[in-house]
Parts: sequence; C-alpha cells; structure tokens
Amino acid sequence: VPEFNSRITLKDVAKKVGVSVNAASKVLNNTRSSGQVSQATRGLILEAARELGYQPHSAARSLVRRRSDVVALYFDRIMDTGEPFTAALIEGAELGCRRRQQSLLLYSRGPEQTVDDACRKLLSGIADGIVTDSWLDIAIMDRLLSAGIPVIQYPESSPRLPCVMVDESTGARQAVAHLAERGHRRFYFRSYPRVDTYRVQSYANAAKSFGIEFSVIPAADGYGFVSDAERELLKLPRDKRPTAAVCWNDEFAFRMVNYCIENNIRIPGELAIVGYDGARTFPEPVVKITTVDVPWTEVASRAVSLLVDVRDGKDVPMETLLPVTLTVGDTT
Amino acid sequence: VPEFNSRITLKDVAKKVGVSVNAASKVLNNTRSSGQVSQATRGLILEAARELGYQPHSAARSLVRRRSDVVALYFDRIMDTGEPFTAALIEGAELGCRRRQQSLLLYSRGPEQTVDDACRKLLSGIADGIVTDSWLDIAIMDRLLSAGIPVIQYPESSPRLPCVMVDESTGARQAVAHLAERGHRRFYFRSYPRVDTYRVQSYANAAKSFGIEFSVIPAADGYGFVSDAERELLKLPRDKRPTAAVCWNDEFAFRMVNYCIENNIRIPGELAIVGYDGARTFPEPVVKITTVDVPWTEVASRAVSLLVDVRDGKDVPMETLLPVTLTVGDTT
DNA sequence: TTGAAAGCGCTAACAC
DNA sequence: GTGTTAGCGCTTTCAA
Repeated sequence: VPEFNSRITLKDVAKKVGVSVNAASKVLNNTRSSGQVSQATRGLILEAARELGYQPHSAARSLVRRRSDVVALYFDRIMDTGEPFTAALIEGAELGCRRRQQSLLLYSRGPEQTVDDACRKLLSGIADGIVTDSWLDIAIMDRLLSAGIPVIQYPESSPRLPCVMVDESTGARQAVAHLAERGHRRFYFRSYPRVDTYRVQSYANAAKSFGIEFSVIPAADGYGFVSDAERELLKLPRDKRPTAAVCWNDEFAFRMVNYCIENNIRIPGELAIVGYDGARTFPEPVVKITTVDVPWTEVASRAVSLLVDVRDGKDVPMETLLPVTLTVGDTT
Repeated sequence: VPEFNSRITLKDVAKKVGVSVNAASKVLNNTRSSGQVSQATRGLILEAARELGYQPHSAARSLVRRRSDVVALYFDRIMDTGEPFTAALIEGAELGCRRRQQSLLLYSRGPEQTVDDACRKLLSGIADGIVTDSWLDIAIMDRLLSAGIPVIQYPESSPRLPCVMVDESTGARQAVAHLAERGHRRFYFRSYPRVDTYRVQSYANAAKSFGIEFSVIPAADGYGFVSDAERELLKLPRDKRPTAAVCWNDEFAFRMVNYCIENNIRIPGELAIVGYDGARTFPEPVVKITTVDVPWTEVASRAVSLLVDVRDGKDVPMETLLPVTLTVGDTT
C-alpha cells in the first residue's frame, strides 16, 4: 500500500553520525561559510547520507533558500503539442532546464481558468521564473511584472521584458536573395491574418532592397487556406502574376503546395513556395519545401538560460537574437 | 531590477485584520476543523487577502501538508517531442493535471544524468507521484517502489505497478477483421526489432481466429525501414506473397507506403498497409493510412488521474484498459 | 469563537 | 571545528 516510508531527514543523518544537523547540512551542501567541518566527520556524514539514501526535501529547501530551481514554461492558452512550433519549444525548455539544473514546470491555461487562476499559480512561488510567449495576456503580464518575478518572452520583442527573438530580418533577406537569384521579380507574402508583423516588414524591406515587387495577402482562416483574393492573384496574366508565394509558416506553405497540385500549378515552374520555421514533419513530406529554418528549440533553451541568469541577479540583454538559416527544398 | 517584492504572507493578512495567523489560515482554506471563525472576521480576512493580493507560498504549504500537488511525467531517456507519441503524452498529462488541479513537472533523463541523479530528483518530494512508461530502468523502478512514491506506468502492464494500457487485443482483432472482409488471406507484421510484444501476439491471435496466414518480420533499424528479408517476402510469387503489411506503428506504415511508391507496388491493390497509433501528422499526408487509432492523450491524462487517486489513498485497478478504434484510410 | 504554540525539513547567522 | 539558535510560511493540535 503506497504509504510513503517516512522520509529520511537531515536529522537522521546527523543522529547516525552523532553530529548536529547543521554540520550535516554544511557538508552535504558543500557550504564553506561560517566555519568548516573536519575531514573526518565530513567523511562520516557523507557516508551516512549515502547509506541512508538521504534526499534533501525540495520544499523545505525552497522555503528557506527562497528559490525552487523550477522554471515554468507557460502557455496562456490551451497548448497543442501537435503544432511543431509548440513541440519544439517544450523540448527546448526541457533541454535548457537540464543544462542549468532546473526543473521544468509545464503550465497551460485552459478555457476554464481565469487570468486570476493563472496568476495565482504563477505567483505561488512554485517556480522561480516564467518563460512565455509574446501573446501573454496583458493583465497577467502586469501582475507578473509588479510581483517582480523574472519573465522571459519569445519571439517578439517587448519593451518591458527581456526577449529571445530570431533574426527575421536576415531570414527574409536570405529568402528573397535566393528568390532573386532564381530570377524571381515579383512575389507575395501569404500572411497570417495580422499583416503588421515584423516578419512582413522584414520581407517588405528585403524586397525593396532587391528591387523586387512585393505584396501581402492574408491567407484564409488563420490556417493558411487559400482565399478568394489569392485565387484571383494567381489567375492574373503572366506578366502581372507573382512567381513566388512566401508563406507565414510551413503550414501555410504546405497548404499552398496542395493547392498548386490540385490546380495543376507547377512547382516551382509556375509558382515557387517558401515556408517559415523549418518545422519537423511527420511523415516525411513528398514535397520538401524551401523554408527559413528557425531554431525554436534553441529559442526556448536560451530563454530558460536567461531566466536563470535573471533570477541569479545577472544582467541579461533585453533582446537576444538567434540566427536563422535558409533550407532549400524542392519548391524553389 | 527584478528583485522580488517581499512576498505578502499570511501574517500580513492577519495583521491587517488584527487576527491571528491561524484564523486567516482557517478562513482561506475553508478548514472547519477545530472551531469556526465568525462570519464577520471571515469577511474581513477574505477581503484583506484579496486587497493585498495574498498568495499562499507553495513550498511552505507543501512542507507542512506533505504533498506538493505536482505530478511528474518522467522519460527515462532524452525525450523527443518530434515523435507524435511523445507529444500526445505530454499534452495528455497536461490535460490530466489541469483536470485534477495539479501542476505538471516534465522531466527527461539526459545521457549526462545517472540513475542516481534521476532518483534523487524524483524522490526529492518535488512531485507527489510519477507517470512514466514501461521502459523505465529497473534500478530506478526498484528505488521508487521501495521509497513508496506513487507511480503509474503505460502502456505495458507490469506486475508491480498500476498501468494504463490500450486494448491492443481488440485493436488487432478489428484490423484483421477489416482485412479479412477485404478478402485478405495472408498478411505479415512489420515488427519493431522486438517480436515478443503483446501487439504481435494480439495480431497472431486475431489472425488465427480469422483463419488467416500470419508472419512476423522485424523492420530494419528500429525505424521501420525495409529489410532484405522483407524485400524477399514481397517478391514471392503471387500465391505465396502476403497481401497486407500490418505495421508496428504509423511511422513504419508511412515508410512502407514510400517503399511501395518507389517500387511501383500498388496500394492497396497489390499490398494493403495498416498502421498503429493514429499519430498526428504534419503536414497532411498525401496518402492517408488505415490505422489503429490509440488515444495516447487520454492514456496520459488517465494516468495522471490514477496517480492522484493513489496519492489520495484511493484504490486503483492494476490495469486500466483504454479502447482503440480502427480508422480506415486509403491504404486498405 | 479565537489565539498561542509546535513543527514540517532545511539553511545560515552566530556563539562556543 | 562544531553546535545552538532562529527562522522560511504555513497548518494544525490544543488550550483559553
């Protein structure tokens, strides 16, 4: 019957050796402040601890140390590990915690949880800090900020919090350079419903600097389906029609691939397609897309690392920029 | 500078109202043991807590309550969220925790961590219990068991621990029934390197009861690539050749699909293919496979729920069987 | 109805 | 070198 065997405490270890609790504590923590412990007793304590299978109790330790060595990865929505983006972030956060010897708390706010519930949990001291994305509810952000708990955000910069970003500007430039090299003079961006993103702007700038025509069309439904406006665009006469579709992300790109196949538009002959993210795929896709590869795993692990630094009182930059790379596939 | 504002404690609340700490505690926890608190003071305390934005400190509470309300999802290896299986489990565990008001700790043992490190962390009291899979290191299992910490495993039954399983037997039966209905009289199982799995046995039984020929071939490399033996099998004359390949999982199935396409084997005309898992895909695959759909998300969320029950002293069955369903795609 | 006191297991001042 | 002491913030007897 799973009744916890009564836990072995520091007191047990100390008693076994015949020393005070604090001697044991000092030895087992390698603390050298306030007096040393002799090598002899030191050895005894270490051995006793090992024999007894002593485990420091994390709650007791957190309480007195005033830190838990736990990092929270927080999603201010119901999380979907089916999104490659999310899956990569979780993996990265786990990796980051492992590197920095922290524990990872995964927390996602479901529809049944209020802003208040989230704050309650986030501020209960269960974690030393929080990694979260730029779509964090503003009320939550305010409360975290005023509580003074360390927070690192991604992937969009924020004036109020340190942020891990990816070098979208260079990514866009690389993609556009690649298109220009392939002879494209006109492309459009299949946007997320929002068109005022930094990504759009980056592409606009890149297009400009390469002297290429550029337009933006929001894809339908926020899932990258092809809208009527987009259909029209693709039916324009050859000299007005864009020759490349640059997409908000890989999902949008794959949908475009499907659309082209269904409508007998040759890829990349009639239309080149570029994605974004370098999302992991399953299964192996038939058509490998050209995409801007973003190290999302690294984004999260870096965020964790920065978080630990902040907690430990180190200075961290407000913006950490991670490089992206262009991966050329079959669609350009 | 992210210096924590000094936390608001129960004492602060009590002081503001002018009552004792314990009165505040009783009210805020709705504890009714050992005397009540008058409605008047009750209201005052509640209000003061709200005004001050009081948050109970989780470590302090865990310490005295002797439980943390944290559940650990433990992978005794480096976890790969790119595997749909793993991603689904994480999502399920998160869901389960949300339902049962627990926090989720995600912990994966990297190559740099010893068995001892893992036990240390798992037994530090940071979590009340552990959900983990059947491939847990035996030494770790022993130590968890002897420590008496609640553990729930999946997906294979264990004599020593409660386990959440899927009804592989019925799954196999459904798949084979489906094949038989389509006129297949001979199929083979593309196995994981291990061939002594319950899944293989289930298929063998199902084949037998439907009077169908059945053989097992381990796929290559543990990733479902086609082995030489398998190539030979597929080159047998029509009357000896299996007409269906039933696969260890969807990954194996998709590889088989690719192999068939490359080798001009018509699907399902010349070879039908059946997968296992109902893994989430990205992007949308061109060929939708017929597969045994396993509710992996539900497996994990159920495991969490059982874990909480065990911790709370409730009795749980040693085996919890979750149903699977056959999803028919284009490959049969 | 309320409060004082003990203590969860641990760490870190300080005194011996 | 070593032990004593005082908490960390909270819950829970027990006495008033």
